[in-house]
Amino acid sequence: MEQRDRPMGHCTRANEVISLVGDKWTVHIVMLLTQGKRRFTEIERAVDGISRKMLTVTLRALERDGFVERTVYPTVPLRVEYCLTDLGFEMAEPLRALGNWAIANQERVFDARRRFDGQAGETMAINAHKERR
Amino acid sequence: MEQRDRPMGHCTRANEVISLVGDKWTVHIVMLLTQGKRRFTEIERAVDGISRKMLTVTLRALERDGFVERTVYPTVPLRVEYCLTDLGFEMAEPLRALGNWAIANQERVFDARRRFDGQAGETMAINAHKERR
DNA sequence: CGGTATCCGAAGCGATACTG
DNA sequence: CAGTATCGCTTCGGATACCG
Repeated sequence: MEQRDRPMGHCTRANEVISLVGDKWTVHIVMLLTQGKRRFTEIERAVDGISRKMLTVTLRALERDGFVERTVYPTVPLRVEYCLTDLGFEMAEPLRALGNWAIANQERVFDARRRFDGQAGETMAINAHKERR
Repeated sequence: MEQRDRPMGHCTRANEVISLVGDKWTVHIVMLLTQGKRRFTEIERAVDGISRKMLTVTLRALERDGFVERTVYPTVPLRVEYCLTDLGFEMAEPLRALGNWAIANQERVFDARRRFDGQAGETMAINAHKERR
């Protein structure tokens, strides 16, 4: 809507793509599909905790952006397979790099988090709205 | 709250970190801070469209996770500077890689998106009745 | 200058029920 | 099997007003 033609326009675009992978399930699904094609129910079972609705929504978003290809086999019963496109595999690389970094450094992050939360209740009263997990 | 000890625990953790960078403003701010420390208002002006509230919230989250360090100079008027920590700079690398990929390939993504949206009502029998406006 | 507090609409997401 | 439709709760995020 309010797109000024600033030199950062491409950053806004980039952020859109990154926002996609920032949601709750996309990374899980993309990483699963790097291992090969999967059927709807296979993904549902592999990605623990995902609801049918969110699986559909997430897969549609990935399909729309060209990361995932959906193939329907009109057998009985129905059979639908999802696999990464070339674009999907390419994006999976930097995504995996970020994921690996996150896995490798989670302790440092959670240490910092505990430290921050620990001294938060003493001097200031800013928390109470950030206690999520 | 309900963290099951599944073998995918580390994926869940990784996803938490990735979720942080997936929000609307984090990437912009982190990338800005890779260029050096910035004052609150400097960030506000550099990251176009961000509200005061979201700037505060995002910076707090980054500080909590140990990516950003906040330094207060009790001068008059007040002066607060934000800079990346070592952890922040380390994370910025894979993050930049993902961002660069997104910038380099945005056209492919938006092409796919237009293609998907274009044929949404034509060939597929899935919708057929949902195109009501 | 650098925040915090509150209100509120929008979006995310799960639960449930129904369909081809 | 592989979805779609609807509901309702929760979180996100902008607008506004106030504070040390």
